Amino acid sequence: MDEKIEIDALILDVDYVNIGDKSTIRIAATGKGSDTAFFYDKSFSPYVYLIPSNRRLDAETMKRLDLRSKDTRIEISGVEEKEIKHAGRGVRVFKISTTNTRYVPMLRDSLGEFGECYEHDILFWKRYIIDKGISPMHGARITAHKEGDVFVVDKIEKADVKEDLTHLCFDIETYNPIGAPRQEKDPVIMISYSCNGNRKVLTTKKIDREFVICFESEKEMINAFSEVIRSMDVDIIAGYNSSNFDIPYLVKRAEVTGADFAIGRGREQVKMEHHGLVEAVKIPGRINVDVYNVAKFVSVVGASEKLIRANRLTLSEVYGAITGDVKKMVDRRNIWQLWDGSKDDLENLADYSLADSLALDELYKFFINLEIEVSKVSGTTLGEACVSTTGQLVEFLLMRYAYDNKEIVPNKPSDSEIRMREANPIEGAYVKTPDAGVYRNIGVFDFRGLYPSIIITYNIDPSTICNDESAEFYQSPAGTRFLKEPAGIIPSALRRLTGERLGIKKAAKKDPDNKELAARSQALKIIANSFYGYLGYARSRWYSRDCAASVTALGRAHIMQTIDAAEKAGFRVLYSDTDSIFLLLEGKSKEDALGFLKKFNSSLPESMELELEDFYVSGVFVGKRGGDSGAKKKYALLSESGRIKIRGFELVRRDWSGVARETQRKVLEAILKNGSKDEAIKIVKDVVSMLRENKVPIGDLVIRTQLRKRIDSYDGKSPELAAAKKAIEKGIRSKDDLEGSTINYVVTRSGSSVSEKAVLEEMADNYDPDYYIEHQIIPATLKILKELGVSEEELKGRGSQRRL
DNA sequence: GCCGTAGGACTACCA
DNA sequence: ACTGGTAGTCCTACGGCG
Repeated sequence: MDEKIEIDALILDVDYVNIGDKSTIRIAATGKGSDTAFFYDKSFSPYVYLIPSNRRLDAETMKRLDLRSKDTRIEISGVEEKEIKHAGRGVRVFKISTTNTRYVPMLRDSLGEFGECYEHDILFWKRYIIDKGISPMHGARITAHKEGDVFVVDKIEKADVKEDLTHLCFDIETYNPIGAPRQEKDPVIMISYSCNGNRKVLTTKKIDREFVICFESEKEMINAFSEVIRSMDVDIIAGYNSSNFDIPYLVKRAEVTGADFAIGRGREQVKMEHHGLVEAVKIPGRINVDVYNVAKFVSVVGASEKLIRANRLTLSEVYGAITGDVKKMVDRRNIWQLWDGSKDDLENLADYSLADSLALDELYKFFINLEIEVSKVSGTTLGEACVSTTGQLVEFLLMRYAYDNKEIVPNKPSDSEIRMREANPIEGAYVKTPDAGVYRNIGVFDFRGLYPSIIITYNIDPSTICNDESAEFYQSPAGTRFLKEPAGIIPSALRRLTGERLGIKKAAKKDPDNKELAARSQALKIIANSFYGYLGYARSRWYSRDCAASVTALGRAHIMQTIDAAEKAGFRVLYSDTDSIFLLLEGKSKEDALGFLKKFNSSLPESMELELEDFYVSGVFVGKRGGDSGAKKKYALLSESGRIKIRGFELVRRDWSGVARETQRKVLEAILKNGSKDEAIKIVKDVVSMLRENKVPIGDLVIRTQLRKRIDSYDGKSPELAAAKKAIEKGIRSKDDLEGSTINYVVTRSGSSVSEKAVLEEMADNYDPDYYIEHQIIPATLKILKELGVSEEELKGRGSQRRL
């Protein structure tokens, strides 16, 4: 008999399987009081929209069409005529359904002669959650019955579900005495994991540690690990760079050794897919979280605020940035030696392996709340959110809005269209040139979320652009007009996001320790701030040059009006970049500045507000290296609490040596905190003589620069490229190893050009003091000291004219 | 052949 | 593979000089 069930569950994953020739949605859901299970929805079919070019075409004719692609007859299971919004007006469309996803691209091609095809490239599982209105991480109420062994969905609707997910963090070690690990030959020697308080290291040697479990063979070790995942009923599997390394490696080793690595639910195999540029690992019925991807996302998107600040995104660096602790480290190249080494070495290795999993567990806990909220805000699965760019998240959110608003989703642009868009960039923000100098008493104000509030205020959306004189419209300085009514989906989506964020921030004030609220606020901010970029993104479905250009034009107009008002109020505006102004208080008080702020805000549209960022006791702007004007995007400010805020200076750039950065930091501090020119000069002179006397450790001289292209595709020479090539020639590192990576190099004495002198840190046994003095220390510090009237000669001291 | 410089390629930063 | 604005490095090419 039919067994009816109804559960409230979180949705871990949505995909589809073909049953016969019918593509059938499959949902992996986990709910209270029930095991995680697959649910099949047989009632949902793939479809596309057709905007017919011939108005006499009707649904009956469409149904009878015999569409073919080569030898295949395309199955059409339904045709429905509908009214839908397209580019701001209503159009008649056919919704053409089929039985199998493989017919969808064929439909797109063969429908070309009847009109324009839309929504043909929306993945089936995304189509499903959009149409059903479910957000996987919010959860759903599923009503289902059992057919044989499987659950079949009768009804699914959105719900708000609280449910804890079980996660497992893991890490593997491989035995690779020569170079990088080779999947076919080099065995996995250890698998460590941390799950629900269980911490273990699985390995194939006897090691005297209570957390170590020893197996006869690599095969048995992998089998046991698979069994852990199944028996713990793990929902989320987290690794560090595991999508590119650990998981593919284990898959291959299982193949080589005959082990069982079927870690999906129902013993399904892991699938590897491309997702844009990143590798996405899919584990059926579970969620793969590569914490490295997440860290990269956060460091790119949320960098400005406190979140993380690490030079490199290795596990240990990110761990250090988050916890302030130092993780137990082993040089990856020495792992095989420890494995072949003494009892102590083996114990060390096991400790290290476990430490990696535990560190990963910390990172996981730090990042996962944000990632869950990102999934909720954009309405996608957690696994998808973890491999998505902000552009993809915004796009998905807008597709949901479009569906709810009965609007057709615009198609992706063609390659030629993309090239055309890229060849026509828009004018961006305004940046005021500062006057170089040291200043006291500065007030900094900025517009929070300037671009989102402009989009909302002026109803900026591709569909609201109008040319009609009679309608009510806003006009941007770029000349584009936007209807005041009705709200476009982009402004209305943004209005909802910012409105929600306001509420969250209020709630967070009352509950400051609530991590979920903080994460949600962060997620809302990240996504809201990406809308403008998405409007101007060449691959965007909602690209609009006029909209993007209007956003920046209005941004420029608002900030210039702000500068104007501040000057009229008697302030000197030292600097301004995009959405901020720096006021010199001079004879005026903080209260005067706040008074101006209040008065000015009352003149602004309701959704825009200039806010106090902070007051600073002193600040430095420097001149440009070449000319005499001040440098933009470079300044240092000392707040009243003693904190120094530094932007753009060499010391925040990783492609400058540690000595130069550290010296610059000390000089800035001396000037901002003590106003002491002499102290600053002494700092520089001391470092210069340390360099001359060869007393500076090589590690402080390392310059890091990323090779962002393939090694062969560079036109010219550069030090980092030359250093990399030397290492490849000597066989110390491989091309694969270095491409895309950050090159750590040192400038040595041998050679004439900088490129000739540059070698990898690990190959460097000397350094060129002249280079570090002339090209690192002096340029980094002189530009600051110049503002105090210090000359180059004063800095170098005796011995600087050695060339004569 | 040496010098200085203009311009291109490139990277990493700010918002 | 969300945008544009910006500084600064190193390299190459080029013109002037002798």
